[in-house]
Amino acid sequence: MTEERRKFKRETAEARKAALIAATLELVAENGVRGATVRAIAERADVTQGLIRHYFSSKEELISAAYEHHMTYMTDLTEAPATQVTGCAVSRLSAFVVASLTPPVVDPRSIGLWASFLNKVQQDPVMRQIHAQTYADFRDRLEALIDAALRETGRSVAPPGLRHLAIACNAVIDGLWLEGGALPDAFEPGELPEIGVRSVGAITGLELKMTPQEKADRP
Amino acid sequence: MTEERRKFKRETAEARKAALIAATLELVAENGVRGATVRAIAERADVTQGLIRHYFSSKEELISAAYEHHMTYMTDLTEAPATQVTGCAVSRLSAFVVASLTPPVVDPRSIGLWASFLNKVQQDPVMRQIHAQTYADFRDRLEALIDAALRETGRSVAPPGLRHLAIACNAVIDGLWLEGGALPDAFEPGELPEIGVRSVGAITGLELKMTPQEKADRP
DNA sequence: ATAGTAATTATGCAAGTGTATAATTTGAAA
DNA sequence: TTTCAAATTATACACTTGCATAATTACTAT
Repeated sequence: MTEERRKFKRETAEARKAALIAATLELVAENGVRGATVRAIAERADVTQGLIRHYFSSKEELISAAYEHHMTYMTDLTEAPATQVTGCAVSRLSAFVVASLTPPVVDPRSIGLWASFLNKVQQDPVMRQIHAQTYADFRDRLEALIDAALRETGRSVAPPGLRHLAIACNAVIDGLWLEGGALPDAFEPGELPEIGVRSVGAITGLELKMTPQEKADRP
Repeated sequence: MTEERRKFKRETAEARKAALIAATLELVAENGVRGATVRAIAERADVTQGLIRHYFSSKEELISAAYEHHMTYMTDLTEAPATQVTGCAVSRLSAFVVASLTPPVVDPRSIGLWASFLNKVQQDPVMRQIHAQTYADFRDRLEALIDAALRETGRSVAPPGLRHLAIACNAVIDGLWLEGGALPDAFEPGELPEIGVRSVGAITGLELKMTPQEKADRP
């Protein structure tokens, strides 16, 4: 019997790129950037390896595209919930913290991706730029929320102090995010957001509370 | 002219293993676990690749040994300063926080190593065990220091609350450690320990201060 | 239906990978 | 000085890697 040539279906460039990026992110999270080989990516995207070259001029380019995609995805994930809250600034801040410490943001896969990309970030200037930008955006949003919440309660802080508050709150969130993702079994469900809200409250001197809705979402 | 065989000098097993582990850690920090190839490690240790097989039965074993070595090194680094402080419990806690947020603990290379090993930690049970143990040790020491400081100031907290305090403080430290290592230029020298001490103080309700000595150490 | 073009597959290659094994050299003991 | 086991180097091999290029196929326009 003769080896038959593989059947295939044509897809739009967008769909194929998206599929390749998704497969790339899965493998990077599992095995690191070097472990995400061209052949493995192609197999997971159900495609032969030659096609990758057709859409991305090199593996490097595919990795960069995947990284950028993931970063904007994470940004969107933490941005949306806080803007949907219509109430006071204090509860918007609280919602932001909770969203940042709840799946799918807190997730072993996300931490794996973060870790795998770090080497590239440390060495490639372009990647470092993306990383620094994303970090700054996140912290700026946090700082704005803290500022608004403080004003709302009649208090105010000078800019340098505000920056330190934002750095500190950002650090708690990052730290909890990290630990929650790296050691998923070390915490009860809902424990992380609760600790996060309480800590941000203590650092800023604000009386933060999780809404009943937020508590209910994590049984 | 004939290619001469390379000259060499015999070393003790300990010295050679140490050199190989050091070379391995350097390369893992730079290029990740997969990037630390047997040949590259041998070259950096100024040895030919066959020798690695002579001391470690596989690359896997060398990687594990390097990981364990690094983890105990980090533990020692954070453990020493707090025990040397003779004063009150509050200042021991403060010293612990400062040591954890100061070079060489805060260092791009350390963060690089942490990130590079994370994949292995997530997949290999043995590595995960080492990681969980190190994390638990660190947090337990932090918890003990917080407990002692609280008692000293006449306050006390029930165990569940104490655990949450330790998790939260640990998170700030981890977060600041991470950010300081990943974005070395984003912070002034001495800014990180200062924010750390202040945040841990706010979370625990303790009046922590950096000693003049500690401030002087980071100009 | 037909032709044509872009999407996709198939194949090949040089360099790099971990590991196994054979060949030498070193340093100390006799 | 000679001997000899252990330390070290050298070589080989099978397999994987990213990339290049040729061969086919599926869909669109005519």
